[in-house]
Amino acid sequence: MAKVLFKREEVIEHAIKLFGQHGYTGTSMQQIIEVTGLQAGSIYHAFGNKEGLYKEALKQYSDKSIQRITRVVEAAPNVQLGICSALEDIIDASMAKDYCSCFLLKTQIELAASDTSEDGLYAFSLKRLAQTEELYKSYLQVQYDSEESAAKATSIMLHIFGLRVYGYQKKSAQKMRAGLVQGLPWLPWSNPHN
Amino acid sequence: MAKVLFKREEVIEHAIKLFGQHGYTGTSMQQIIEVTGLQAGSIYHAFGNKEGLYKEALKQYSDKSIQRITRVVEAAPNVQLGICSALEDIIDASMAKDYCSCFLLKTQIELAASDTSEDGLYAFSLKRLAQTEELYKSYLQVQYDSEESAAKATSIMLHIFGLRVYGYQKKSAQKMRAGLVQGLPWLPWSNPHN
DNA sequence: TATCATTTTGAATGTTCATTCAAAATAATA
DNA sequence: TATTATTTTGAATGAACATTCAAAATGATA
Repeated sequence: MAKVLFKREEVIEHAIKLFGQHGYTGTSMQQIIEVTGLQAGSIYHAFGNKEGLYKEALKQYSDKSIQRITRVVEAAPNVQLGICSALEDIIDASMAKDYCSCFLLKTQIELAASDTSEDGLYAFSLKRLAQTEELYKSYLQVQYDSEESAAKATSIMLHIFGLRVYGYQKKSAQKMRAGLVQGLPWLPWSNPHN
Repeated sequence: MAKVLFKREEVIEHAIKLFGQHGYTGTSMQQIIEVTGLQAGSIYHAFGNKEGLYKEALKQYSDKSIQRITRVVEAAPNVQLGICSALEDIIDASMAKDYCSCFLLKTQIELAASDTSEDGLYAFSLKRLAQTEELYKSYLQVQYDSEESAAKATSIMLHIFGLRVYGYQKKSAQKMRAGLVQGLPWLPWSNPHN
């Protein structure tokens, strides 16, 4: 049997970048073909169709995204400092020249009205974002009771979504940091003047 | 000269609904033609092209949006209670069956990577959202100094963006209320048990 | 080497897209 | 009523879209 000539993960990374920048309807399969160097037939053979490719992109993005939070929080001296690092990570990401928010958030917003399938792209994004909140809640339960952990996790998610949108404003990093200190005063923010 | 047969504002309202639900690339001019009942030529005569129609939709939406905040805040006994009402208004909106976040926010997210024009749709959305923050800051300056007003206004915007995204989760109204009480404890939230 | 399941090629398909424009209809004005 | 500026009609245009498929290439296995 013929060998697969391309690296699946690399093709998906290209798809994440394109879909993440221009959205589902805003990205054409022609663009995918151009940046990956593959032929139309190869992509359809490997991923079925546009939706199939998008879904794999979504999976790969969200897996890495959740892994990243886990890594950052668990590398920190304690949970609270870890959460601060994870949030500062989001601010740092917003300073990139080609910043494009969060792929899951963008998918949710773009496809909410059209993709009503129970295991479609919208439902998948919603689920993964809910899992992220669960992850934060589980970290918080080391220190707080269940109810307070839930409220604080929701508050963190509101701030994450807020940062993901607010980040489009240029030179907003300092404002966002001040906003986090205002809205999440129970976290151990380091003084930027030290 | 021939009389204009359609009501411009109503056509734009249809455009706001369609563009707001499915986005710029996700909405076709054919859909606009179907819901408005106009002919292709009439729409192009009146609005130039798709972008022109979208821009008028954005203008009309953002005008009403800022008017609404003004009305709600100024109808309240004081600024802080008014801001609470404006935020609860956003939670209420998220409970609608066909909830589709905020048209300005969606435009910003969809077009950030492709529309780099200085007076394009993306730049316009960004500007109007910045104006909203300025509006909140101006209300807060009745009570707080300039620096604190700015930080609190940013915190409010982070929460607004957060709510606009979080609202896609079904049955999230109570969680969002708890999140606001957590993140904006300096506002006079009413006890829901009274 | 011959067989065969698999992958790759890339032109072709049919649909949908935004947009145009000559012609017809309209109504204010002369 | 005749003129004229404006609006409406709706079929036509060409580009871009996602997707298909028969044929060719590939390489593991017999």
